[in-house]
Parts: sequence; structure tokens; C-alpha cells
Amino acid sequence: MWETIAHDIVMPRPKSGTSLRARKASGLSVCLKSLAEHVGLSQAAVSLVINRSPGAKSIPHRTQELIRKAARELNYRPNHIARSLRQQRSYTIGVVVPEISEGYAALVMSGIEDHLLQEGYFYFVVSHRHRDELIEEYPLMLQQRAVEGLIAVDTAITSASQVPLVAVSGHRELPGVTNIVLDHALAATLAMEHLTKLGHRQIAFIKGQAFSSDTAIRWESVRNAAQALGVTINERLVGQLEGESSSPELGYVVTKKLLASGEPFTALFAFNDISAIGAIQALREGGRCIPQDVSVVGFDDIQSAAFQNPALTTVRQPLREMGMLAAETLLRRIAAPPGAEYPKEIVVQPELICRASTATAPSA
Amino acid sequence: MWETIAHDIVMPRPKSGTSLRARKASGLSVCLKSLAEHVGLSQAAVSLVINRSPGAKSIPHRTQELIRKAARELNYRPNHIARSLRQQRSYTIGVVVPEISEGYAALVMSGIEDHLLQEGYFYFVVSHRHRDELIEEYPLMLQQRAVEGLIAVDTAITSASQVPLVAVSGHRELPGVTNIVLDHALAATLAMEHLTKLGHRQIAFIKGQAFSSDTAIRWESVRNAAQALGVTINERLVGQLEGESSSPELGYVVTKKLLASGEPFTALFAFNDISAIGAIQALREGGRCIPQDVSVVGFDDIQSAAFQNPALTTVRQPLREMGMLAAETLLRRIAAPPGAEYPKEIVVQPELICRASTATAPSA
DNA sequence: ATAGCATACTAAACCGATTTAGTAGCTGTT
DNA sequence: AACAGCTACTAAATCGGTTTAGTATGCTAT
Repeated sequence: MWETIAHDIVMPRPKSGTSLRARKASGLSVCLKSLAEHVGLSQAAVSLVINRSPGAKSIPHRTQELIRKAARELNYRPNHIARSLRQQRSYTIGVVVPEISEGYAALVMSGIEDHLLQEGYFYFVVSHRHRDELIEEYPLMLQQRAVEGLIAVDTAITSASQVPLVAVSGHRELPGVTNIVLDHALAATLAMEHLTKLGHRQIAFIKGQAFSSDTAIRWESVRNAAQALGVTINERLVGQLEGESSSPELGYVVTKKLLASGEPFTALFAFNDISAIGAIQALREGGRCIPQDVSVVGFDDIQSAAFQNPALTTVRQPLREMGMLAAETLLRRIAAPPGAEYPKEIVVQPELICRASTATAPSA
Repeated sequence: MWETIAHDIVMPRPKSGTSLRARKASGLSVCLKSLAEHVGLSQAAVSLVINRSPGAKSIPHRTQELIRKAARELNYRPNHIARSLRQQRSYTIGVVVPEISEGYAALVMSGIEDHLLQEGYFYFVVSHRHRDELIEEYPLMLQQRAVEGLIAVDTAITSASQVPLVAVSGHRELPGVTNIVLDHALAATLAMEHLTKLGHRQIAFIKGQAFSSDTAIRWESVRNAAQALGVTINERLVGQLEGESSSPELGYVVTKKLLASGEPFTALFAFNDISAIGAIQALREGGRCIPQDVSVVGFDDIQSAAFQNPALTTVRQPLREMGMLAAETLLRRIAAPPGAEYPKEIVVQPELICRASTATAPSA
């Protein structure tokens, strides 16, 4: 039916000057101009009243009510794009993550959203999947879309940004950037103390991928903690995640290698929960019981960590809180006058969550 | 320091007419006006060339190169907001989900993003956490921000939308909506056939929460499949998830109740993987071995399903593909002339993923 | 010589709001 | 009567682009 009609009738795009009836009929929302015509006042007057701006104080209550009533009835909603253009405020920020469908970023984003929407901000999300050209390009595209600020999650932004930038986890110090970082020294100490108290001395480690910005600092902290506790690290018991995927598969592969080395160990400290889960799988297949033969400690405390079997002992990063903190800090920076001071670094504290994947070291 | 200065110096907001030098110095990006002045041509000419629009065909190559060179050098990037306003195209869509930090929505979003960014679209995400007023309000706010379409994930949108709407999972039929739905009949049949072939007859079920839009249809399909296979459903073995959280805890609680009923069962079909994980925990605490005593089937195949212990047998929803399909369908609908035909429903096929949580029924 | 046409642009409207500067009409004061 | 000052508004500029209609110039064909 439409096919036949479509050739004959050319739908004219309704202009903003079109009558109210025409606009509503065509499914278009009401614009300021038509609303103003409808109440017989100027656009300026209507705008002032709708926004309750100080300029409206000379407009009598009766008129104000009239305008507001009409706005309600016609279901007027100011076009946010036009407003953004004029005010040079978009109330929008950009969030850059490596991958959305991953527990880590998802939790941080959930915290970000919490705070942002409360404050009337919306956000764009982009995921770069560790592709350098996207890490470079997305922040620019976001700025082109007039975001007022950026949050980078586990991503080292390369292009300098005109807008305030808050980085959650993993960013070198850069002018204009606020880093939200975990107290890695404490994190490492918590885990290592826990293991040594349980009697473990032969501990295997899984380092993060080279591209992950937390890898270096975390490993450094582990070495320091080990030294402080008098534990020597056997380099043959140190594996490293390889590959871009975020599946436990990576941890599984590394752990298989560790087992194949033949070097004995009674505990394993993984780079994150995901790899810990893969590690457990590999250890089981190697005939080890968790935690009787090998204790496993994860990192992050993603949602499924608590529901592994056995439930995973892990170093908790307060991811949701870090997201909220990032959003809060960013909005504060946006509101501040240009050139104002801003925090270069905000440190958050980890927490050791003891569950069932760690136990006393087997008496050799 | 700023406090004292702030009173004395008032930073003038640079206008667009400001000289190039001033704009660059103040950290502002170059606008069309200044670029045009810089090359000594009109804004119109520059715009035509930059956009490679047909109107530029009368402009000689030399001039075009000149313009493009200047644009590159000054790093000119057209303001997307201004462009959106004029063209009445925002190249933005809105995605409404119950909760970001959840495997289900995250996977769908990842598929959505894949297709959208490829096509030059960005998207806003909002999560309503099952609060009715937000489910009502967010779509309106998104439309105010001029999104060209909406994708609702596992959410029944209430307010009619002016823009095309594609719903992933769980939406009643509504004018203007394209539903992307799983073939629930097949899904139920796959799971039930699998269990009956393994010899299970006493099967427990966990239904979804009342608010989840998939609950009703899924349960209906299970009943049908059971009947077709000659399995009778014992109502005392039917539990229901309760509560808004998306943690395995909910499945744990229901399963505890099922066990407490004393009714014997050899298999359990959960509403989703998350609840299956909680169920396994509860079953273990009740002294049941999985899968020797009780087989457990999940639903969704979220990322961690494969890495549970035992690895979860589950009905896989192609979530990422559903997200891509949703984005693709939506963009197609946006491109179509208003009033054109559009698909009311797109059905995707589930797949049974057999892992280690199911086995032959114990011979009673 | 000039109509016709292509070339190489430009002026100005426009998108839908916000916001500044200004005006018309009235009251009250000196 | 003249002027200030208040009330109740409005006209017009503005944000930064896109797009349409039009113009000036030069060349060719009749």
C-alpha cells in the first residue's frame, strides 16, 4: 500500500514555522516558536519562563502560569541540541573503555552512570579493544561531539584533550589528567601477607598483559611486598597473560605452562579474577585440589568471584566506587574555572576478601 | 591562589569571530568561520569542500586542495552539534537497559556497539534498574537529546516513541516496535529433550522474576515442551526468582526452598545462568553432587558459564548477535522513508551448549 | 554583438533554542 | 510638564555549521 503512494506523494519536511496542528499531526514535537505563537507571546518570554531564569521576574504570575500550562498541554520539551549549541554546554561526557562486555569496565561504568545521571549528564561509551588507532581517534570524535569531559577506564589516552580527563586505573601522569588509582602497595601486601600467614613460601604469579596499564605497577608492588615478607620470587614460577581476549582461557594457558615447568608451588596469585578462574581450571586438570593443594588469590572481585567453586579469595578493587569517584571528580573539574587547580591523583584502598580458594599450605 | 585571582580577572569567552591565533592560544578548536577567513574564502565554499558534497564539483582541484590542507594543518573538526541541528540528524541512538554491570546487557551492548560505531553512530546508555518512572522518563529524555532511534534491552517501554524502537528480548507487541526474540519453543525443547534423554523425569524449575519480560513466554514454552515429551511438571518443584538484584544469591535462595520442600528431583532447569550458579551452590550445601545427583541447565550462556565448576550446560542465546541485529535493524529503519514497512518480529535461534553440569539421571 | 552556458564562487536563510539590549506604557514625583 | 523608574514584555544577535539561490566572470557559438 505504501509502495504505491510513496511515488506520488512527496512528504514535505515540516518547517518549524508550521502550524501547531500540522506539527502534532506529523508526529513532530512542539518547538519554542509554535508554542510562543500559540500563547501569543514572544519566544523570548516563553524561554525565560520555562527556564525560570532571573529575567522572568518581571513577568506576572498569571502569564507565567499560562505559559507553563500551555507547555504542559502541548508536551513541549526544549530541543537539547539547540540548547547545547547556544549555551556551549552539552551536559554530556565520554567514557572510553577497552571492552564493555567485561566485568571490570561494566562495574566502573555502573558507578559512573549512577553519579552522572543524577547530575543531569548523559554519556557516550566507546570501546577500543586495545586498538591503538581507536584509542587515538575516539577521544577526538567525542570532543567533536562536544563532550565536556572524558573518563578513560584502564586506558592510556594518547591524544591530549581540550577537556578535563579522569582516568580510572592505569595512566601515566599527564598534564590535565586526574588519575584514580588503587593503592597497589597495600593490595600486594594484603595478598602476600595472607598467603605467607597460611604458610605458603612457593608462590606462583600471573602477571598482566604488557598492554594493561596496571601490569607494571602491580608487579613492582608484589616484588616489594614479597621482599618485605622475606619471600623470594622464583622467576620460573612467574607467568604472563598473553592475548587480547578477556576470557579465563588466558589464565588457563599460562597456568598450564607453569605446571609444565615442573617447579613445585603451593599458591598462585593471579593478575585478576578472570585469569584466576582459568588457572583453577588448569590446576584441577593437573590433579591439584583447590585449596588443599594449591591456594589461589584473584584480583578485582568481579561479581562472579563470589560464586565460583570454590568461592574466590581476592583483592577487592572498589570498582563501582571508583566509577562514582571518577564521575564526581570530573564534574567538579568541569564546573571549576579554567586554569583552576585539580587533583593529579586520587588513591583508593583495596580490601582482601577471604573466601574459600585459599587455605593453609600443605605440610610438605 | 585561584580564589584571589578569580575576583580580579574575568576571562572573556572567546567568540567565534576571534582571530585564529587567539582561538588556538585559548585552547579552542578552530571553527569554520576562522578557517574560511584564513584561506580567504566563504564559509560556504569551505563547507562544501570539506563535506565533499556535490555542490563542490564546480570548485577547482587546486582550491579544494588548498582548503583541505589548511583544514588539516589547523586541525579543523566540524562541530557535531551545530551540524546535527542544521541537518536534523544526530547520528546518535539511545540504549535502555535494566543494569549495565550485568553479563546479559553487557553482551548485547557489545554487539550493538560493534555495528553502530562502524556506521558512524554513537549511543547513550541509560539503566533504569527496574524503576518504572525511569523506564517512562528516559526514553523521553533521550528523544529530547534528538536520538534517531532507541534500543530497549529486556525492557518494556511504556511511553510511545516518535522514533523507531527495536526491543531485544521481552516486549509486548506495540505499534512502531521491532521485537528481537528468541525462539523460546525451541529453547525449551532443546533443554527438556536433553534432560529427558539423560533419563530425568523429576525436574525442578526456577522461573524468572515477575518483572522480567521473558518470564511468561519462557515458562509457557517449558510447559509445552514438557507435555510434548510426556513429562509432568510437579508444581511443588517450581520456584520463582524474587528480588531485583542480578546476583546468584536469588537462585541460591529459591533452590534452598526447593530442597526444603523435600520433594525429590534429579535435574534443575534455571531461568538463567546467574541463578543456575546460585542453585549449584545451594545444591552442594545440601549435599548433592553436580552432575552425579542433580543435573543443572542454565540459560543465556554468559561468559562465565563456561568457567564454572562444573562448566555449565546451558541454552545459549546469541546475545552479541542479537545486539548487532538490533543495531542493524534500527539503522535500516532510520534510513527508511517515514511510514515504510518494518519487521514486527525477528526470531533468533538458541543453541544447547552441553558442558559438565548435566549427566545421566541417577538410577533410583 | 550577444545569448547561452559553465565555472567559481558568495550571501543569506536556516536549524531551535538562549540571552542581551531595548522599548512601550504606566505611575509617581518634583 | 517632564523625567525617572518600574513593569511587561519584544527584537535581534548568537551558537557553528549546512544548503539554497544567486551573482560575477569568462568563454563559446550564432
